[in-house]
Amino acid sequence: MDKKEKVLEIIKRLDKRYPNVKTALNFNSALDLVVATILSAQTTDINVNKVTENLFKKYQTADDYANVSLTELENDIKSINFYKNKAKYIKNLAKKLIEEFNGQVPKTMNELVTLPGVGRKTANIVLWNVFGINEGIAVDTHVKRISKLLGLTENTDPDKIEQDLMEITPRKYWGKLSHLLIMLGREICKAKAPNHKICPLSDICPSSTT
DNA sequence: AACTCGGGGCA
DNA sequence: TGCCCAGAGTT
Repeated sequence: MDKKEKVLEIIKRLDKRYPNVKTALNFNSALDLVVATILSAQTTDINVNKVTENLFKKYQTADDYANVSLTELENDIKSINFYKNKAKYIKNLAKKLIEEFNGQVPKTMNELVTLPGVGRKTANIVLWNVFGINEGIAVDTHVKRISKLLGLTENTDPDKIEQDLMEITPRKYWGKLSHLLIMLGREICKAKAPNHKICPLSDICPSSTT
């Protein structure tokens, strides 16, 4: 089974395990998801969803974020890690949306990654979950780890991993694949204790002994 | 390529 | 108490 066949088999099995997979971050708009994804860096989606439940009621437009003081925004996300950095990102991002994008979240990778705090991972999450666009593959720590375990890539640089995955995966599955791997990473293929016994991929996984 | 930001959850 | 966690920017 070459890598292209392997990816299709992985998608087929995980799709059955996680039907209609999508981000676990709660959002009502593109702006919500941009903010939620920035907040999610190096933390858990559970922590983020706790904060955004109230945050998204208070801040509904780019203007809402731009018009509040940095200290107040920091306070509103204080339970999140790196909250000072993230508050700065969000405020600068809101300004840029207003100045250059008419207050709206852009729909292309090239534009999204110019926003403060938004890298390819965040951009891919937003593009796929909000607009249904497959422009790349979101590579987070889960995707990074599992892609190597499965032998789909040998690289460690997220951008190279994304390139590798894009080459062996049909474009229509780009967004879905990353989310399937993220779900697998959260529930089964955990960083510390991968549970091979309940993993639907154990028989085709080089890292499983079973 | 390595370093920094960092509070909350859970064992 | 100690360790880990849906990244991105800077040096």
